[in-house]
Amino acid sequence: MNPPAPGARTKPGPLDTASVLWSIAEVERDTGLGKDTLRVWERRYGFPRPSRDTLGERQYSHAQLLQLRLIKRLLDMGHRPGKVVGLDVLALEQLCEQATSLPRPAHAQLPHTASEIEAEWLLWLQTNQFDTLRHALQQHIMRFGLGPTVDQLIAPLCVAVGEAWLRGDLTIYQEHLFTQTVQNLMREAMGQVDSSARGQRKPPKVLLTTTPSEHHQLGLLMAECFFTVEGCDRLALGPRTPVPDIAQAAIQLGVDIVALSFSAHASKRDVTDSLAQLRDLLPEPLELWVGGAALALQRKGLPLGVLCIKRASDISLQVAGWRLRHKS
Amino acid sequence: MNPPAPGARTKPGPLDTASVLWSIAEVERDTGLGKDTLRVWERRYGFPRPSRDTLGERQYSHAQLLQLRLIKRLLDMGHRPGKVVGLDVLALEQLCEQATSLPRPAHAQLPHTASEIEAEWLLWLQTNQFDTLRHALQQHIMRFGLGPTVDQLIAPLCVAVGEAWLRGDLTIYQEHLFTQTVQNLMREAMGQVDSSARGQRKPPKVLLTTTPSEHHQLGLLMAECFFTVEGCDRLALGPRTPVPDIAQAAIQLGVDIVALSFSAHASKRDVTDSLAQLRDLLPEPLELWVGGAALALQRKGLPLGVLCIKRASDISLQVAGWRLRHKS
DNA sequence: TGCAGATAAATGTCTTAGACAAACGCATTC
DNA sequence: GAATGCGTTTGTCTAAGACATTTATCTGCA
Repeated sequence: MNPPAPGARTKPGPLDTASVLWSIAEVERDTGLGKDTLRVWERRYGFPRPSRDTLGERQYSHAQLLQLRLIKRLLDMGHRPGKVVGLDVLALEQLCEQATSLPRPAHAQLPHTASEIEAEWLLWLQTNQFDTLRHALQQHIMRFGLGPTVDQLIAPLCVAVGEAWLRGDLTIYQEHLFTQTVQNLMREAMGQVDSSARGQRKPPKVLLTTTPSEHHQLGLLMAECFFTVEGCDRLALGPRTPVPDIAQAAIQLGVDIVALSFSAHASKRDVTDSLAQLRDLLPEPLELWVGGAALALQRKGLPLGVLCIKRASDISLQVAGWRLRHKS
Repeated sequence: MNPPAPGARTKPGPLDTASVLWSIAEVERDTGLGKDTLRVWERRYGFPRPSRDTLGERQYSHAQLLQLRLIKRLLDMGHRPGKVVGLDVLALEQLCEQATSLPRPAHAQLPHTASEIEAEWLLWLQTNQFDTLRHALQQHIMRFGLGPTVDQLIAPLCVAVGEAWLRGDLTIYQEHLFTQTVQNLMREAMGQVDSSARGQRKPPKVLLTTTPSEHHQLGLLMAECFFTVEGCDRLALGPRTPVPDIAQAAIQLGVDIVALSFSAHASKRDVTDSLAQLRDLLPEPLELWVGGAALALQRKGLPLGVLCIKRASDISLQVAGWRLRHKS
């Protein structure tokens, strides 16, 4: 009765993944592309053109699924459907590599170069040495601090993990375990900062959450880390709060700043609509800060009165600025 | 491009929630009822019959949304659509109260009766005293232990919070903050148990996760608490792992038990299909334990080789049983 | 009375094709 | 450069119909 739910029916004995056929509902869950979109692509671009079962229902092959994942990634990077849906796998992979190899922020202060780090840390993930990863991250926090670790190590590591998953170098469960490990670590570190401050927190009071379509909370936690090291009073709602309820919470809880996070999977429409609606519902002096990998944030067209945080570490600067404006 | 994304378009100035109109995509997100289902109900049962905008697209009223929430809750409790979709709000509310007032597990060992507790703790939530809640829960853990606290306090509190939200006594953001507070608390408590055990963990090695359609991880965390107090070696994947990847993880990580959790919102089809497929993919000696509020678990029809945990505290007993079977 | 099996009703999801608003790219103009 | 206009692209909603699967009810038999 819920949205999806097929499953074992089409897969009587799925011994190897390559021969498995996928229903349209499963493809929607895996790729994030809607059923309507998949059908209309088939009609317009001729891809994906799945085989049909005895009922006439679509059966997507594993190769088609992989290709759709590639396409979704390219779409998240800003490509237009008409330009990439018709291409073959080779061209798609070239486009992907071409894009991922270019933009890499400089990490001057780090002990290693970014690529060296990533290779080493990714190896721990591939060999399931999560305790090793955990200890190394803890040590890094002790040595360089929570803020720099999040900014220069955890954030690029998350990007590297996403790329490794796309390449097939990491399995999904390894990506899940990585996420859980990093999340627990950040929560733990924030707890220590809080207890060392004896629970005393200064303004601004910040509300952190995501919109209902945004499942990812890693970016949100990274942002919360920076608010934490600045000693801010925080209220983390977790992910997926409806927009009117965000506004209600902000007003009733008396916060100074609402902080939202959008991952690269967020659709532009969702981002701009949510921000416009929320900015409209919030009283004037209440600030709305937003960050994340979503493409829509990098372009102009954001509503007035929304502060776009390009990089998580900028939060510290912005908090300082807020305090300057509000010292009285 | 993602599944949903309307939003501000239909709501130019949504100052009070009662006059807001909702698109079909928003109703799907809020209630969990699929677009197709909503349309077919309208065709078959005559409800909900939303108004239309200039395009002819459905605009659901706030009253219809509330009624759909009630219906969804009744469906999760086992009622059939044909019996409840046609009813009016009054009859639905009577059915709801009638069902929620009856079954309440006994809490003989508790200092207060269940209802007293809930009234007191819910009041803290309603007045946004989350620090008070946090401290009280911490003290309860100190006094009675993590296991009894989860079993006799946190679990019934979660149920009470869900009912209070349905009645309108709690807002969504208060429910989110409650969830976050309890989650952080349980994680923290597990961390303390681990560190007091000097990181040494005994068999069985347990993998914890949910299927992709299951977003709720509170039940999973409660289960993890019981595995923790038993000193088990745990691997928490977090929520929403695809079934084949759960099997892959279980095999490659060499776990003894896979533990799944299904909330009341899980569809029966999803539960049985996932369990059948997973049991098929897992080697024989690897055990599959499953628990949660999902109705499908209470009926027969579960695949062979799946252990259904009726109550979270039973985990301790089952772990003891496993160790008896595997002492060598 | 209780349990197994057949029949009938109920129910969610997939199918088809068409329509249209919002967003986007691009050329033109100030 | 920045802003305006226009054609194209693109996702989502609409409709009714079909059908597999599940649930409920009835029947027969022990």
